Amino acid sequence: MSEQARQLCELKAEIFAAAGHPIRMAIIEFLRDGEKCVCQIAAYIGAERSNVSRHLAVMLQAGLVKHEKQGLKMIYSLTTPCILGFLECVTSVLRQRAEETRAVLENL
Amino acid sequence: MSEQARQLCELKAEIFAAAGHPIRMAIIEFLRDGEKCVCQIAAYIGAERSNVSRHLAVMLQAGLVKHEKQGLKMIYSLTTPCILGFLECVTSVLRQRAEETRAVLENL
DNA sequence: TTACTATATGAGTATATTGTAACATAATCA
DNA sequence: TGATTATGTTACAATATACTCATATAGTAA
Repeated sequence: MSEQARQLCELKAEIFAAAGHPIRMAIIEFLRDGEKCVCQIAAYIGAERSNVSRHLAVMLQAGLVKHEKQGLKMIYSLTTPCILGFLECVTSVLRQRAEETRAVLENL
Repeated sequence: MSEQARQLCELKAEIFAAAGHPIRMAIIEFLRDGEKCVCQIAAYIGAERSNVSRHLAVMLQAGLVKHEKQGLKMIYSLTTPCILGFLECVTSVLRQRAEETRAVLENL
C-alpha cells in the first residue's frame, strides 16, 4: 500500500467520520431543508449551542458544510448535494438489514 | 426532533463511523477488488491481524461487510455496492476542496 | 502433534465528547 | 453614547470511547 494511498484514505475517512456521529447526522438531515443558524440547529436537536458549534466545526473542517455570517447569526448549509446521495445509500443499507432481520425472525 | 428520528440518526451515524477510520477506509478500498481474507487485508495494510480483525468486527456490526468461513480463512466482502457510490462522492468532495485551496493559493 | 488463521481479552495510550463558564461580536435599547 | 441582550466560539476539566499492541484462546488442516 503506497504512502499516497494511505494519505488519501485518511482524508476520505475524515469525511466519513465527520458524518459518523448522531448529532452530526441529525445536523445533516436538518440542513436538507435549507440553511440554518446554530441556534436553530441546537433548538431542533436539543443540545447545547456550544456543543453544536463544535460539531459544526468538525463538519466544516471536513468540508461537509459551509458557513456565512449574517448579522448576529452564523448560517450553515450543506456544501455538496451528493452528501444526500450518501444518505439514500445508508438508508438502503438499513432497509436491507431490517429485511434480513425480519426474514430471520419469520423462520423461528 | 422525534425519538424515532433520533434513533435513525444513531443507526446512520454508526454506518458512517464504521467507514470513518483510515484503516477501515483502506479495507473498503481493498475489498473493491473482491473478497479477501483477514491475512491478505492485514498484509496489504501493514497492520496487526488482531487489529484488522477488530476493525472488521466494527464494519461487520455496522453492516458494511459480510464474512464467510472458508477452511482456515475468514473471507470478508462488501455488502452493498452503493458503498462504492459513497466513495465517488467523497472523492468529489476532496476534489472540490483541492480546487478551492488552489484558487486561494493563486490569489497570494 | 504442529503450523496456521482468526478472534477475544487486557492494558495502556490517545482521542472524542460534553457541560460549564469565559469571551467576542453584533444588534438593540435607554 | 453606554448598557444590555442575543449569538457563536473557545478554554478548561471530566468522562467516555476508540485504538493499538501483546498475548491468550480456539478452531482447522496437514
